[in-house]
Amino acid sequence: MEEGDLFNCCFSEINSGMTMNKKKMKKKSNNQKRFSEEQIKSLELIFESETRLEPRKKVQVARELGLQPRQVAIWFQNKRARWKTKQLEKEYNILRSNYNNLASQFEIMKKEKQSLVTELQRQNEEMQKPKEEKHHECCGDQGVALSSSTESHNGKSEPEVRLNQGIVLCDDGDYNNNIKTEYFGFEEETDHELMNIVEKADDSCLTSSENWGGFNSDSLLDQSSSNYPNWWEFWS
DNA sequence: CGACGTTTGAGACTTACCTCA
DNA sequence: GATGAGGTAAGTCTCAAACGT
Repeated sequence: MEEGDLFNCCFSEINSGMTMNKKKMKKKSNNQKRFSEEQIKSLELIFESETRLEPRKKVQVARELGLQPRQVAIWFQNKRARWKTKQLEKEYNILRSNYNNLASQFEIMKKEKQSLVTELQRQNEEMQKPKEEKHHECCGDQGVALSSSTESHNGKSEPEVRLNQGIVLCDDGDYNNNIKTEYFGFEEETDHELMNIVEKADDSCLTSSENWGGFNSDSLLDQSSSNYPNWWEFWS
């Protein structure tokens, strides 16, 4: 019989003595509390294939390792509990790295979106220019030099508006459209449609970083405003 | 290098709950 | 349906070993 076995015999006797004072029992068991390497190795091996033991198997394992069935049962209980904790830790780490990846992707997309919005606004302003010019034509705004009616190229008398930029607009719908078509490559209706799109986009969440995606991303990702440097630390 | 305090890992226990005969 | 035995998960206690000072 090996040293460990000898211990286990004594230990088992001590443990099985339910009437024995708890403190006394623990004090006696201090001599060699831990299972031998061999015993642990065998238990680990069994645990790998089955995390629960049938009562019969438990008795068999206990006999083979020179332990009490109760010791084997407790070992498996503890093993399951601690294994579960480790698994949770692993899952938590996976989730955390996934979250980090998503957060960085989100930041990239946010920047991309911002540059797109800026570009959209720039384009929008470009679009507004001809409109403003049209407005000047109607209202005789400052900076617009009005000349008297002139003979047009087709001989008709037309009101002529000479802009500071040197672009000449006439109060002739067709002519106006022609100019627009010439300068911008689309007709009034197309123009209107595009402006609608731009205006809609301007009103929508696209221009508001707070509303983008229907939720306030900043509140989720702006960790500086939180009491916890990282949200997951809430659980730690 | 030994003494001492702290941390960690593991065996055992307690309690509450569930299943089954 | 009530009951007791047996099992489990979760939480806790305890202590040896490892580690840092």
